[in-house]
This record gives sequence, C-alpha cells and structure tokens, in this order.
Amino acid sequence: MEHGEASSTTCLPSTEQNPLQNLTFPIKQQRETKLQSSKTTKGRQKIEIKEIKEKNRRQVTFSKRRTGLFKKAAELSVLCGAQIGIITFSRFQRIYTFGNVDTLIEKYLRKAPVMLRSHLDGEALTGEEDVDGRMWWERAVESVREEEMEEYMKGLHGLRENLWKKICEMGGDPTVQMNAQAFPNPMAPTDWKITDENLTVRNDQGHAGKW
Amino acid sequence: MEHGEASSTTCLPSTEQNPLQNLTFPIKQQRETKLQSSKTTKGRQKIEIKEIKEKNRRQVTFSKRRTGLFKKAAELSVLCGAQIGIITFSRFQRIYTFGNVDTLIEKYLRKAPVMLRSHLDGEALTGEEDVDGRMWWERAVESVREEEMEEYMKGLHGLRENLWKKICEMGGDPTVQMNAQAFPNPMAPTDWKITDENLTVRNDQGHAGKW
DNA sequence: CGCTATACATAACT
DNA sequence: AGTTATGTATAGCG
Repeated sequence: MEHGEASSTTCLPSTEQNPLQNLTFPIKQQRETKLQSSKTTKGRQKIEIKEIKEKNRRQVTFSKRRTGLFKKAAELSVLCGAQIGIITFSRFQRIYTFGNVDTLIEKYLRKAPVMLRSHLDGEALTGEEDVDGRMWWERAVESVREEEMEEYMKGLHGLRENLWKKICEMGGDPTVQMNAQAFPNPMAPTDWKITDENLTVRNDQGHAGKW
Repeated sequence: MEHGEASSTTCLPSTEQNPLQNLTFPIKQQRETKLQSSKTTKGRQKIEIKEIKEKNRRQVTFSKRRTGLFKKAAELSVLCGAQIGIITFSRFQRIYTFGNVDTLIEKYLRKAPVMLRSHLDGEALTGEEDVDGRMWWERAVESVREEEMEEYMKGLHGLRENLWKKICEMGGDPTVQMNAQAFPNPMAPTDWKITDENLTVRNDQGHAGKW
C-alpha cells in the first residue's frame, strides 16, 4: 500500500448511517483530487432500482446479481435446512435455474390439493361425474378426484424426467443454464461458493414430510 | 476495534480532509471511555454456513434472510427486466413463494419441449403410436406430439387457476405464504421495499416472447 | 421488531 | 475477469 503522498489515510472510524439527513459536513474538499494519488476507483455507487438502460451495464449487473442471488439462496438453504428453487428468465428468455426446480415444482403443485383437501375435510366429496363437456381440471377444484391428480402429477413428473434425460444426452441447450443446490442439509461448510461442482443437477429429495 | 484505539491512529490531516466521505465528527469520541460506554452491540458476526442448531436463532435467520432474498430478487427483476420466481419450503414444509410462480412454472415446463424441438429440427417426427402400454409421457420425449403437450399445458394452467381461485375464496391457507413481484418492467423507483402492497398475487404476464 | 457494528455484495473502473 | 471503495444485508442483543 503505497499511499505515497496525499494523506488519504482512509480513516473510517465509524461507518454510521445517518437516520434521515446525511449532514454533509462542510468539509473543505477543495482539491486534493489531484495527483491521481487517492482512490483508484469510486467504489460501489448507489443506484436507483429501475430498469438499467445501457445494455452492457445491464448485462453485467444481471450476471453478477444473479450469482449473488443464487449464493444467498444456497446459504439460506443450508443455514435453515430449507428447500429453495429459483426460476429466472432473462429478458431474452434465456432461463437460469437454481435448485431442484422440478422436485420443488411438483411439491408446489401438489401442495394446493393437500391444503384444499384438509380444508374441505368432512365435506364428503361425492365423486362428481363429468356431466358436461368440460375437462376434469375445469370442474370445481374440490371435485378433482385424487386419482386424477395422481395421474396428473405422474405425468408431470414422468415428462420432466424424460425431457431432462433427453436434454442431458444432447449436451444441453445454450438457452438453458441451471445451478443445482438447495441441498436440504449439509455440505462442507468450507467450500461454500457456487463452484462448478455445484452447478450440476442433483437428485436430492430431502426430508419431505419429515416435519 | 475500540474507537479508543482508532483515535490514536486517527488520520485527521491538518490541512487536507477526507476527499469524498463525510465522516461523522470524530471529536466526541476522543477518549470518553465510560459514561455511555462504547459499543452497544458487537455488530454482525461472522457465521459458518452450516445448519443452525438453535431452533430459535434458525427461525429468525430464516425469516430475515428469506426477506433479503426476495428483496434481492425483486431488485434484479426490475434492474434487468427479468422474470423471477422463487419457491421455498421451510423445514416444516411451509411454503413461501416469490413472483408469478405459476406463470414461470408453465414457461419453464414449456421451455424444454421448445428447445428440444428446435434441436430436432428437420428430423421429421413421424408420429409414433402408442404401440406399447406406456403412457404418452413415458414414450421418448421427441415423440410427444404437440397436441398432447398442448393438452397437458392447458390442464396445468387450468388446474392451477381453479386451485388459486378456490384458495383465495377460502382466504388462504396458513401453510402458504406468497409474495408477488418479479414485475417484468417498472414500478415507482421510490417505493421499492417489499410492502404489503407487493405481497399480493399479481396477474402479470409481462413481455413474453418479446425478445 | 428496532438498533448497531460489521460481514458481505457489488458499481465503477481496468 | 480482477480490483477497490462503498452500499447493503444481517448477527447478536434489548
């Protein structure tokens, strides 16, 4: 660290955050900005949360923040033993995912019926027939019989499985990127970055229905 | 890192002052030890990324970090015009979602076939018949006819629609929480917190296939 | 839930 | 992709 001249000693005693007004102390900033001595960069600048216009800057931000988001998700997953899945579509409709999206989607879709059923508990679901021409899913939700739901879920799962298998065989598509994570439990507490290792689809299922 | 020590190394140049930072006056911190004591807290402590044992601390962390994660997602969504959906299952299988999960799930599920089809382009899909007893989704993926896919997606969409409608009518289920966001475009750059307003399911569709 | 000090994420630049 | 300085997220506590 050769700060050479300019006493830019960066004494940052207390990084306080002013409650409301950032009292700009009338410090004489005069010059001193000379001699390229002080800071090499301006550091992180505050930005407004609104669509970034400059295509290039936006691209970089998307990449960086997406990585940060996934990292946060991974940490949360581990710290709290939660299962997390993220689906992201860039404006170019390129898809990036985190976690066992398929598994979570299934759980997600399966969740509603369960809740619904518990709510309607005791309301004897008299197997309603397909009296009109509507499809099974067009009927009142509570009339959807379990078997149909099962079939539906089975189809969903099976389809996805086949699709992935096929996609993997093909070596993947450039419009798809995925980061597996959301480990229900552990992992070396050390190597906790989103490494290439982790950027693979995992077949975790985790403690489902354990609690 | 007591401020007491800092004072000894305090830079406080005689003539020049800190270039671009409005420090909080170091004056009153001089040596003033006792009285209102120094630090009131130890500030954020470094923690290992591994499952938190203490149930209470874990609960708090889950809540805080989940909020942070969703906020990050919202920012990324706005800044880069991306569509983001997050599904989270706590260890108690309580579900928390962010964004238009349903819409994104559909897009996600629909994506693969599209990619697949483009890859198999020119490979004349000779409508394979259901020669064996397997279900349509059990056959090779490339043999899944578009009509079936359509039907499937229609069912998925319709089902979810009905489920949500029903759930909303019931006033929601305690095991489900959702935060809508992932606005494809704008929103007042100001009110950019996850307000109650935003914690509602939105029917955004956004610029799908625009790019 | 609010606060504070500090760990961590990241905007601007190279 | 790598660096730096600074904006933010948050661990621990009341």
